[in-house]
Amino acid sequence: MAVISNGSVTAAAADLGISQPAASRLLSDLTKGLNFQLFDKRDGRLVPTQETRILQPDIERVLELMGQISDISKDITNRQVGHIRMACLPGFATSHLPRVVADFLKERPGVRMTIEPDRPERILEWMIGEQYDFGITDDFVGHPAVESSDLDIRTVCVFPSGDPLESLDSITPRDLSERRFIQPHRDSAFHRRLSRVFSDAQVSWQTHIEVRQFTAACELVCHGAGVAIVSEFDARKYETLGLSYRKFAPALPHTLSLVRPILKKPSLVTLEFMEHFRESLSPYLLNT
Amino acid sequence: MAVISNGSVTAAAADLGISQPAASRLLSDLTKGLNFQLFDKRDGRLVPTQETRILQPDIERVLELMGQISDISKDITNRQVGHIRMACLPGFATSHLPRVVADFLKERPGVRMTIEPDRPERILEWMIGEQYDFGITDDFVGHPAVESSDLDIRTVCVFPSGDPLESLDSITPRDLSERRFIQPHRDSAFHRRLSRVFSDAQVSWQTHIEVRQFTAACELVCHGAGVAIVSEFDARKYETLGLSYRKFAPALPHTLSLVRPILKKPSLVTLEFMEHFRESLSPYLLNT
DNA sequence: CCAAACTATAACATCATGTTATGCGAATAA
DNA sequence: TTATTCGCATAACATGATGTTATAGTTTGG
Repeated sequence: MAVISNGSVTAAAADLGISQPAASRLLSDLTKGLNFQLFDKRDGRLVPTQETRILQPDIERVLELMGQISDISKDITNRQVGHIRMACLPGFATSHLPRVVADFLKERPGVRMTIEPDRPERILEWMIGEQYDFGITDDFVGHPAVESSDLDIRTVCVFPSGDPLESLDSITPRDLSERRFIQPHRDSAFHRRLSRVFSDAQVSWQTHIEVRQFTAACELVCHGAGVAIVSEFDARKYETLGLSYRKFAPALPHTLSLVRPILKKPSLVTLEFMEHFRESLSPYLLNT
Repeated sequence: MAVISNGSVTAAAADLGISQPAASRLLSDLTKGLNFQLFDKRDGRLVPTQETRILQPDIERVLELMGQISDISKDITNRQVGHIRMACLPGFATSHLPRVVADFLKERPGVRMTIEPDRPERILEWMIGEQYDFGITDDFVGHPAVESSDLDIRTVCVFPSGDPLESLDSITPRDLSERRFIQPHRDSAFHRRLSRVFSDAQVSWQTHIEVRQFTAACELVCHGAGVAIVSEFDARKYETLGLSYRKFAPALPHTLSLVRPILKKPSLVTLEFMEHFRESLSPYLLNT
């Protein structure tokens, strides 16, 4: 093809970055293997035979495809292609994740992503079954087939704007003793931790409403149903919607777990996205 | 691809007909060049990574196309593909050639053929201009850019069936002295040769009708317009249509020329077809 | 006829790719 | 647990493909 497009062996050799004799012999070797002439000599130059012209379009296609393959593999090393299948808690799918994902995909036109929100137990199953590349869950207790890394998210106390609590710098269980309290779900680890904190402070909390999600809690607080302890980034989202928040003391983490199947090797993009996601949460991490 | 489809390096090596270490190192060399893993080890076996799966369809396509190329080049050496552009006298295009071509193409599904019938001068132009691969013409006088080989076709005397001439074994000019004679065109070499024969025999021939083509002459003879000297294979075609023919003495050749551009290298199929065509005429050749 | 351009060949260097021999780790059976 | 088997990786080496430089033969154009 180089000889055809460059018009001579000498030019082809230059184009290919090899010496003229090298090109010359490559050509003669190829001809030997084919049992028919590839070029005719004509006025000292080489012109493709009819046979060669028959093969030409197919060969061009192969070269083009090989170029494509080379491009794709470059994209792979640049983490520009791939498919990430992730599972997450329903809260994430609607609040924090979309921005992170959009941000990540903006620079990576070839990367596809599947996001499946569900309950933690289901997420765990998916990890064990290797149906997903990674997941975001909480209350993760460990499993031999799952690799996990925890993130301690800062939590704050949220209350309606204008509430007297606003005058405080940080809020303690004692400050909430008379308040209607919107609690996390009783099965959750966060519930247990919170109740421990209250009992340590010898403050009894009124069982009032139990919700699974921080966003639901925020909504309820918005509507004056009481106060709640939620993750800081949920709280921040509701700041413009009539909520205020203050630091809660003692600092109480809400522990998220980034999980992935331990045996399944993560793709390069997946690793990169996990790192990207972790960083997106760094402003909200509890610095122990 | 061999590793993927065979499930293991060992099996792939066997499939490729190389040793296992060779396959093993081919794989590691390829990986080195790509900067990302192609396979993961899993229970001692190799499973393709997500990255590899992305490349897989393109690679399959390349391999398939390369197989095609190999097939085509095999077809080329077997003279199974190609394009023959030929020019011929109008008489051939309708009478002898179709069968020869059909016969030739029957065994060669990939070969295409273009047949262009025209006058000899035009055919000559096409040869010089290298627009056709070869041509069949007559009255060819030679040209530096054209290579030619002559074929002397046997000619016979045709007359309507039942004519007294049928009793003769061979016909001489003298036998035709009183006959209306359908002559070849006065510009043709055959005309000159024929008139020479008649004058040598001191037989004057009546100028009656002049035609360019043997088939036209045969048609005229059919309709009782006279007798004619035509090529044997034209005569034979009219045997069932009311004509008889006998040897003409002295044996007079009708000289056809197979011509082709001298500089343009003929394709393998073209050479083969020319040979095929020559053979198709061998039963009609004048054995000097 | 000479100079320039192009191709082919020779002689040699180097690297990719093949070989055999062997070791290592994981799965399997005793 | 231990021995065995299986699959892969590595070492050491052979060889052919592919590169190099040097050089000679052809053809073209002035």
